[in-house]
Amino acid sequence: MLTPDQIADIQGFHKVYQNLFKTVDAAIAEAGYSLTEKDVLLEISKSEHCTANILIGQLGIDRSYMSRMLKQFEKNGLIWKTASGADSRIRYIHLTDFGREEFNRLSDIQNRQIAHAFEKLSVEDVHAVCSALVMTRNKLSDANDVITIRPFKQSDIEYVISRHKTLYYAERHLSGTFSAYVDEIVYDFVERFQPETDCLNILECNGVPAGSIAIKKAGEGTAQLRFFMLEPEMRRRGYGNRLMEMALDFCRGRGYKKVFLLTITAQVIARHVYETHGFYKVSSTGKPQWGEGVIEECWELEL
Amino acid sequence: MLTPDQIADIQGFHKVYQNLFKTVDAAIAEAGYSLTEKDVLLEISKSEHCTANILIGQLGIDRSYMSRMLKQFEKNGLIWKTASGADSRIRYIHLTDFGREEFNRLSDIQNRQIAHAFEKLSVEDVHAVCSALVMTRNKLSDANDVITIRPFKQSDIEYVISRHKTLYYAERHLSGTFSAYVDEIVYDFVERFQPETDCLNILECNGVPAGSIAIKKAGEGTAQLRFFMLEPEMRRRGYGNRLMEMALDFCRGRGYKKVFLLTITAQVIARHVYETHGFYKVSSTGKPQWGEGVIEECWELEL
DNA sequence: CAAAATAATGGACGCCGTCAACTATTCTTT
DNA sequence: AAAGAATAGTTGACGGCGTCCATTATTTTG
Repeated sequence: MLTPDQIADIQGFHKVYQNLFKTVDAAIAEAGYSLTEKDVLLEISKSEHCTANILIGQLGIDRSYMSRMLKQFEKNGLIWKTASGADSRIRYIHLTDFGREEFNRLSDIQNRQIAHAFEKLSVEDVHAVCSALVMTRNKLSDANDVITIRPFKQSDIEYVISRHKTLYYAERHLSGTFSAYVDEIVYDFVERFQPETDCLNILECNGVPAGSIAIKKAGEGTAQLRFFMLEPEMRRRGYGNRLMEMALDFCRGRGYKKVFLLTITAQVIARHVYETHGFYKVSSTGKPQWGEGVIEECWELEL
Repeated sequence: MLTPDQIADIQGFHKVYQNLFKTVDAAIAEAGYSLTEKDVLLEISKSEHCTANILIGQLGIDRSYMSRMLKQFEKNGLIWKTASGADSRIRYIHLTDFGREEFNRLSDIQNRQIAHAFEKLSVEDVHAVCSALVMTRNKLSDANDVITIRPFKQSDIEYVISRHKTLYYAERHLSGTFSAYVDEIVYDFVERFQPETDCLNILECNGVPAGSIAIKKAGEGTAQLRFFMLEPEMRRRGYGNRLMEMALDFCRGRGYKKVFLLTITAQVIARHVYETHGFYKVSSTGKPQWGEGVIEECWELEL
């Protein structure tokens, strides 16, 4: 239970924090967008297979409001919609070049406002404050987030593909070749999926997909670990290990003797999870077709 | 300058924090008030001499909006207005009993929502998070708040009286006798104010009064330090010492040889400031008329 | 195949908050 | 002391964010 002093602490923080973000909000409004619109643009930009309904679920916005907002976005040339082959009720939403431009402009404005509030702090103070905020976020999230790991559904495929591409691309600046490769291997995986030998698990945070891991039979007694991915905000909180444990348990239950995985050198956090579970690097190969200086590594684990 | 990682940290925090307070906001709305209305009620409750204009300044709300809101409050029996003797344009605003009841109800709702978000955290985690938030608040405030210390104006008198009462009363549960005493000594001080021997300085944070200190001649070569007060959110940040320094500089400049002050035992933070500047306790007297167990202390400093 | 669920749209509406115009009073200036 | 500027507060008009309800088209379910 919180003491009155602690509640006062929190409210004191709340007051100055709200004040800080009031200026951010004002700057966004100045640029011609509401806060909600900015959030919607952010969500659209994150996914290649975004629908109105997904946005409604993730942001908690009214259906009709969303419909009107997207209509407006389309009219203003920020987004365009494509039909889904499978379900003709659904229209996928994509940012146009102009939409991405506008979104970047809004991000810049926001970042500049935040930076302004921090500009008088020393480097050490900035570091201390950021650490404090991350710590707070993690503790609050760990206490309140509802986390589930479940087998994949058809609708997860697009999530896995699009987030895999986006995260790898954004974080490691991989080339377009890599993008096509991801499409190929994921669709291939799903097509040839065998429940007895393969698995693809999705980690959900508060009902929203936030990570994945897969196991695929690669030969007699040998499995390949694939599609290991965590949303940035879920990292360093133990969820990577939980996904990995479940995947390795699956391997042991199916009688695999060896698991290997392919990754690229730059993935520092994932590397730590691999090491924790006993994987060791067996080889590395240059992959210039995926980007300059990209090196693919092969890691193995004897079960 | 902030690094991209640090901006991501802040935005990550922002997202979960906003989500947390979204539920608080929803609960307040459920109770029939908007966030702005809640803030206005809070400000009214804090001061005994609150005016529409003060609220506008402190909360950054539009004049007309405020006018309508207060009209509604009055109609609903939350507040009542009294005329100012000095300026007939001004109407002082006070909470009615019902208004205070409603305000307490809203505070309870808010506190319960906050407590709910923290309830799954361990005692240590709660402590760590609160400390982190206070630290963040202080660093951001120290970097961005505009602090000024200036001689008092006529309009400060009501601030000094009302905050003195409220803070002492709220924090130490002093009796009504104390309240009458404060009225008396402040009005007496102002009436007999002599610029050559006395001073009353106001500390302003972002243009809003947030503390006070006074010096009054008590005898040949002897000054009494009075009305030393800091808003809770301004404490432990060095402003008490700055006020004290200015007051003691004034004393030295005016040729005083000795300064004394009267305080009550419970004032822990102020005591620390006194000690830092070389005051020492010379006597203590029980003051049962101000409340059970209240002990007044006399501290002195030779200049 | 009928009934229920889902994706998306459109109409009506309420409330928060802003802008501009106006009154009454007080302060400033010469 | 009178005119002009500034301040406290009120009122009308209005726009945009967001909600509620009804409706259509499509898919899933029993």
